[in-house]
Amino acid sequence: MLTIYDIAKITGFSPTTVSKVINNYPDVSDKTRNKIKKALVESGFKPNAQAQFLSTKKTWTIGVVYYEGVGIGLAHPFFSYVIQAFKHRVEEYGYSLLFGSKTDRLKNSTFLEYFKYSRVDGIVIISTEEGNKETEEIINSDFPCVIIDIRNNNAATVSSDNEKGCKLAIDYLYELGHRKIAHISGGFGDRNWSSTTRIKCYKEAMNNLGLNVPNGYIADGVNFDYSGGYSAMKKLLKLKDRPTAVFAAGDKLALGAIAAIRDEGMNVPDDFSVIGFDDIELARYVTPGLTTIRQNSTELGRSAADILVEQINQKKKLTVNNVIPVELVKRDSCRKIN
Amino acid sequence: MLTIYDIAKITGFSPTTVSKVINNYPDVSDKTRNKIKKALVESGFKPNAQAQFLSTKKTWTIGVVYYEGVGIGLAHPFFSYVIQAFKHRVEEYGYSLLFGSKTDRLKNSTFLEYFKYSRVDGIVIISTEEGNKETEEIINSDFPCVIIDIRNNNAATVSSDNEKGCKLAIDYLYELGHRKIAHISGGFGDRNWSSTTRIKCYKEAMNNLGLNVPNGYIADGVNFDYSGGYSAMKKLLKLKDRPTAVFAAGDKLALGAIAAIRDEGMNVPDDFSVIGFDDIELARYVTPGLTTIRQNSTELGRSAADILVEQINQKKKLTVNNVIPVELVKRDSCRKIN
DNA sequence: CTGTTAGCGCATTCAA
DNA sequence: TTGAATGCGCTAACAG
Repeated sequence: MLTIYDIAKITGFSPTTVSKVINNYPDVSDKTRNKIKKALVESGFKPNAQAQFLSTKKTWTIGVVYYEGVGIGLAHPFFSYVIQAFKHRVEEYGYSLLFGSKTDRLKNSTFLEYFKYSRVDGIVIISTEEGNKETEEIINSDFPCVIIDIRNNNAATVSSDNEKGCKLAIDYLYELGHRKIAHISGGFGDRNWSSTTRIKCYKEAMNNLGLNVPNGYIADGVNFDYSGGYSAMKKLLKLKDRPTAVFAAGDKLALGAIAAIRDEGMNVPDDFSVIGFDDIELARYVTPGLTTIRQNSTELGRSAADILVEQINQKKKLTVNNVIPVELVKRDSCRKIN
Repeated sequence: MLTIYDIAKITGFSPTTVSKVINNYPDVSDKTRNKIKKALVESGFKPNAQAQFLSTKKTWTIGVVYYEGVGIGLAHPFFSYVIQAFKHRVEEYGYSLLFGSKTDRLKNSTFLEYFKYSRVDGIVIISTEEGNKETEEIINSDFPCVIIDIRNNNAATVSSDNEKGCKLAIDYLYELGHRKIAHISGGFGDRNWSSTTRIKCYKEAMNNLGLNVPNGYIADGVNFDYSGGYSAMKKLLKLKDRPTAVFAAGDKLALGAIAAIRDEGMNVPDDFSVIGFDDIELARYVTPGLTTIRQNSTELGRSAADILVEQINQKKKLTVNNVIPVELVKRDSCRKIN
């Protein structure tokens, strides 16, 4: 591979001048600049990013943290859209994405260690448990960072307006005449912020309408997953005072719940109304079309990117909690009763 | 951040010796080794990856190429699983994933240029069009690379046994009594290998059974997408000699097709049998459960990782075309007729 | 406007 | 068994 020394030799100028041309310094004559630029293009020269970093301390790289253990992986039907939007936005700023790894080679047990090694300019965390040690470690480090899908007083975060979303869902079911409304939660015990928040807001929304939440009306959907929704719904179906409607904390949960209802020989929306959360791509392609609360994945990603880059540029960590609006998307999985 | 010079000062040894300890060189006394190791751990020292590279020429980084323009993005419900498996496998070897970017900052118009800049050790390409210029450029470069979901005589590739998959699908429908079997293709004109291969194998399988393929029986599903399947099915429904079964080149296509059938007031599998390809996660959670040809995403990813790392280690490009078995998964979207 | 010099942090000779 | 010297490719301070 060519170096700036090679270009210097070819053009007869010094490596410094070549470097200046590459980095658009003003103090180079047009004549020289053009000559060097020409050589640069003709030779297909690419600067060496690692060597650049050694001088500039900037890798133009953002580290990405997924906690796959809790089902939030690359393949997540909702967060993958968020990270895609995030990627596009940071690319506009000139950054690329590096995925955090724990490898034997580095004997690194945490993401932070990996990012220290690879010297990323900033870190984005996709959905974390509250109080997660790795997350705390990153928040307390010098790395600029942003966390998606949680709120935290000591960090920059971006999350959906869960409060509003839950209220929209419950109020809508109420409008349709439902009074017995159950909730399938995202699970993870009390560690998952989205899950606990939606449970809390579900209760509040019920309360505001004067509805009570009988025992067993909050069913644990485990990993925000199809199978979690499936088994949670099975439990709800065993209740002697069955609900007429179910508000699921995620679309996968809702789809799992619908599968469970179907397996019991019943039908949505005739026997149960089901409403989800997220609006994943296929929500509109299933039968029945899934009524849900749409989270704006694009805006979540973009906003996270903006906050992160702002911190990098300002060289200081910010503590803002951006909240992104949600909306109710009516399809066919809920119906009017009575 | 600490450097090996700092560790040298702390322990009283030279930077060289510290480096030797870090890299497990044998010619260091146990006493010295232990002292330095202790200091390393206590100080939380992490070597600087960029500086390391400058000496070793190895970044321990794999570049990832997605062609988002053709709908194969981070958020793809099938390939995201493949890349996840790939990631896990390369991590076992000590590598991390860097996503290829085209940024204004680098004025780079191709992925190859970006990877030259960032000096990745190898490149993985997720599903490419045949003859794609960027792909060709990478194949012809010095970078070890592997391409998923295509076959090519000049490169290392990993793909599913599409031939077998199509045959399984058509034979199964035949067994169920279907004779009028249509195909919804993946689209992309003639540039997408999976799409064209499945069209070809669909025809062959039909031929082998003595079935003919009437005009209009191959409908273009555009981007392997829900909406493509939806509109393709709409066209099939307008045929005067309607098929009784549809073999879709992808699960998203199949789900889109089912939605179209439903929108016309009809039903799967009563009015049409539909079989997909991929076995994406939710295939089993939709109504009806989608019968499909399962591609082994884990094995695709693992195999790709293995071939790529082998090329890196051997320092030479290989040209192998690994083919991963597929299987028929029977659910409820197909039924016996007559 | 151009070039000389030094240094970023590490691994690798090669002496000692 | 240890360490001094050198180079990887680049940018930045400074001098001319």
